[in-house]
Amino acid sequence: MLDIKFVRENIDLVRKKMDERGQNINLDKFAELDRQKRCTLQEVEILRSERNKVSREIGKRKQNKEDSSDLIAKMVEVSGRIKQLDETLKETESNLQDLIMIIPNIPHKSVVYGTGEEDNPVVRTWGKKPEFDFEPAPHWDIGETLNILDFGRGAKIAGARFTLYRGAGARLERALINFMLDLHTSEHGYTEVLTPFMANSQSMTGTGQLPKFEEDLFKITGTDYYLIPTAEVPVTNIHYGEILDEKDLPLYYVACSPCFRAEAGSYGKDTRGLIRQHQFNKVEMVKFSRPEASYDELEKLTLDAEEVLKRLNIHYRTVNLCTGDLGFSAAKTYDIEAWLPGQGTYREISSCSNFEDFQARRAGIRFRREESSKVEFVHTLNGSGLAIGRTVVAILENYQQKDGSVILPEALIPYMNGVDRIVQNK
RNA sequence: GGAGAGAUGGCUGAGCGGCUGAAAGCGAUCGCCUGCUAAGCGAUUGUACGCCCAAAAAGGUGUACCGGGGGUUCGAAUCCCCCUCUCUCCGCCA
Repeated sequence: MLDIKFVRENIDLVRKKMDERGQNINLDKFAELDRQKRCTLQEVEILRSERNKVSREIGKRKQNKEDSSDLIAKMVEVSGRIKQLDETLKETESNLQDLIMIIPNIPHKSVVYGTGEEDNPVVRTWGKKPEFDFEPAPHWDIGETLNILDFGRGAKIAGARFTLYRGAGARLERALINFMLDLHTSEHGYTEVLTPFMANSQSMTGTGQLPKFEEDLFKITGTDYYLIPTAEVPVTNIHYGEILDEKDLPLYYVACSPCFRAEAGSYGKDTRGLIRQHQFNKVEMVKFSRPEASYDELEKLTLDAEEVLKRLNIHYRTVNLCTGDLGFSAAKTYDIEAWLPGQGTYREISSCSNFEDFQARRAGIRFRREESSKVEFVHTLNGSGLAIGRTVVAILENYQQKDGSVILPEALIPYMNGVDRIVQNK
């Protein structure tokens, strides 16, 4: 969430930024609730102060065996009034909270104005499109022909948007996970963590999934648990409510987890293949940084993610999400889009974001400066490194051969037990 | 699932319903002392929000916070109820 004080003092700027995002936020209501809250707060605090003072006096009198029934009678009244005001205050605060929690982050100044993904400027591209002397197939055809992806059986077991991987397909998924985790831990300095795959509502609120996006989540009935939509949730909340030492920053974590997404409102979109699933694996990198370093960290994080595609020799481009395409909690996001020849398009395979202090404020993640001893919110960042299912898609489509087989990128062969090509194997 | 014990500041750990934001110790910071280190002495040592002052910082002042929520009371860390988590024993279990 945004700093309430900041919103109060920069309400016109915030309004402008929300417009750029295409968000309609009732900031007049915010101003009114905020004013109301502080007004009531002052009133109730004056009464409390009086009560504290008089109560002490009553205590003294009692010690001296003096009568204090007059004071007590007066305080009964004051306490009643306090209780009344407390209720008003709670109501106002809760309304204010509801509002501030659904205000998205303010885009960074390097984020350009735009209304949708077609406005995202391309920052760089790497590699080039592979050439084929045949019509490249989409991965769902390749996967089914090779008998490594079974969409029908996935649907039978669970439903639409679930897939059964088989044989070399399952092995490829596992190889990619290990390859990526090894790269990030041994070469990029991340600490590997394995988290719970469910998280409570507090954690979901901390990273921004709740309260606004509950319909995108799977909730476990009868509990406060949600299936995580990304490892960002458990990993960022590792430090929920903590005050970190400046000397420990930046912290780098990497985790692989399944991700569960309800995909509400995406009916009819990407219905074929692995692109949009209710469950997929993803290697996620998360950083906790000093504020002044977070944008350098974002650049490094993005390059860490890009390195995976370089090693796999897959052509990609990196785009800087415009104001209209930016996610709720992010101040700036780079999407990495891999080239998918079977579909003749670039598709997002990683999303790397700086949330600045937006999540840290919600989750109470702060740090203490060495010299000043002041506590400040950290900046949190995260990025996919990469989405595993979509990487499988990229490999199948980019490395497909005329005979229907798929050769494997060199970097993966050690992780595939020496296998360098996937051939049909019924 | 059954029985019991517990949750207090950076940590350890006290705390008869009023003078406790919280003893004591440790740690940390600053100062003194010392050729250096250690020891010793002194001081300081939470967070959030509001208000005052102010360009800002600093400062002043008030309120809240002793796992979370509710209640009793003029007054709650302290009494009562509910919840969460941790630990011990029993049962079950990958």
